[in-house]
Amino acid sequence: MITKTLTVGDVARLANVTIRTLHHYDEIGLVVPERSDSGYRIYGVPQIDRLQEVLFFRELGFSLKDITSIVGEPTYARESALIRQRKLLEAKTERLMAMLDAIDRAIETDTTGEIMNYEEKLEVFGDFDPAEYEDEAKERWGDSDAYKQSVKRTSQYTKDDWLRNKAEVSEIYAAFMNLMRAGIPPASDQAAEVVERHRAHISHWYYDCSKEIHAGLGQMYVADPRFTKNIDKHGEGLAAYMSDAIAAASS
Amino acid sequence: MITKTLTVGDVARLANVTIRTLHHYDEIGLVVPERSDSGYRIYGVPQIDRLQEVLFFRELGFSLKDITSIVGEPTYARESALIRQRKLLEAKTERLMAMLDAIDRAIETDTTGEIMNYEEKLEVFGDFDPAEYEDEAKERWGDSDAYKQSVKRTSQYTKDDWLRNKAEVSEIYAAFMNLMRAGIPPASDQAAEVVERHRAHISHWYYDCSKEIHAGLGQMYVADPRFTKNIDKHGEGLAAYMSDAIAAASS
DNA sequence: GCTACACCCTCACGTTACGTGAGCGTCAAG
DNA sequence: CTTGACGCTCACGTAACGTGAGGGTGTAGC
Repeated sequence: MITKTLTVGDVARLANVTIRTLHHYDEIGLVVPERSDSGYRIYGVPQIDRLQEVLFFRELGFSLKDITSIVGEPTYARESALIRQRKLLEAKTERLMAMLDAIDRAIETDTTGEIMNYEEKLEVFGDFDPAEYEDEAKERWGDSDAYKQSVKRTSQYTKDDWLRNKAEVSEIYAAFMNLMRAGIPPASDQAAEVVERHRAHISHWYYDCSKEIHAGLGQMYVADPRFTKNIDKHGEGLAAYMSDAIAAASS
Repeated sequence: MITKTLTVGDVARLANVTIRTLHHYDEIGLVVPERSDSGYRIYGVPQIDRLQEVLFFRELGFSLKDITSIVGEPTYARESALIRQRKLLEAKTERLMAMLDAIDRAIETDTTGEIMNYEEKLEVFGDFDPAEYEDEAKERWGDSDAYKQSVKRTSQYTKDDWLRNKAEVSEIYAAFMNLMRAGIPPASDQAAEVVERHRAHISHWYYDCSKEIHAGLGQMYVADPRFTKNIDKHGEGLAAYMSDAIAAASS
């Protein structure tokens, strides 16, 4: 019986890691290969399997220490680890998005020559804004008219503008919340009025928002967790209520 | 003239950092305070200002080394740094999202008792799938019917199912690409036929997808960069074409 | 058999942004 | 003058390797 044996270099190329990494995993006992007479590391099938599992969990962001206690464990133990890790990653993602948001604002103020101080930055920080994904969007649909318009307008706003903008949004959200708490259905005249204010707001600050585009936005409010989350910060269920109201108003 | 002077502890509490952090910034010359006769660190207004700026950039994920060369620089130099940093963060965010995706799959296979090996995981990995944001979505709109349906169905799929699913999607995307490359307009009968196949696919694998819901999805394909990106992986401009085709078919 | 040359080995220090004591001085209150 | 809170300076530890230094091993070609 011939067993496939590989040397460090082979494994490194196969698994797309450096030799040092394999040395390290050997050192900490994570993936310990056999040795040849001359002391060369020899990787057999079991070691390769183990390495692949290790790399899989590493890819998911687990620490090597955690991986040590995970690999070889039964399914149920791994599952809870996965779930914990997911929460962690979710938090990281959110943090990164907030950072992106903050950077956009910083860039914006730099270009408009305004200077926000630390508190002013915090003031606007953490709030939702379509400008959040500007650069990302620019690469993908940078030639859409609505998008161009939005960039052109937003690029000229001063800090005061943004604060006014924010105040307006807060007011609209508050209006929706009031209706919702009062038990007034989304498909009512009162809701329709706020819907219209919302659409006007977008048209004023970002781009011409037709009823059709508005309807599309409304769908995204519940379909895209990013939107849902940001809106629901202002009140539980707000995104769903707004979505319904916008849908009702446009039909 | 009385100048406000603060000691390390004061500053640490104010800025919400540890004393060690301030020591460190002093050591590397990032924020160097004055000293009292007895050697105590004394922070004046200029140092506090500088510290705030440092912390701001730290919040944005810059390394201390980079911050060293950024603080105190004129606006234009900072802007390019901000833009570079933004790209970096964007990449990180994408990576995290891919990790979330992979974790979801791993959890899924663990719970359904299937075991995917490394290659099988990679095989499905990196492809777009509505299940991507399941947990996230669960918290937000876990009681939507379409969502419940989707979870119920997807939770029972085996690895083979996912691969078939993936093959089907690839085929549909390829069909759209062919039409697009052939210069056939999105608002044509041929495109409409593929649109219908797409809708049927979603209805079959995830949830009952009405024409209305499908129209909403189509809008998201260009409105949400995450969707756009994932779809455009299969071909530049595919998302936009699909979006147009779906819009044309539903009007 | 000898020489390249590619490949392997083991130290062991460097990296980032601090955390965490150890051992010891300083200051204001009682 | 003690006491406790606070400050100081080393200096090693952390995570996951990167990066040489200095020195064996294996084999292909002459």
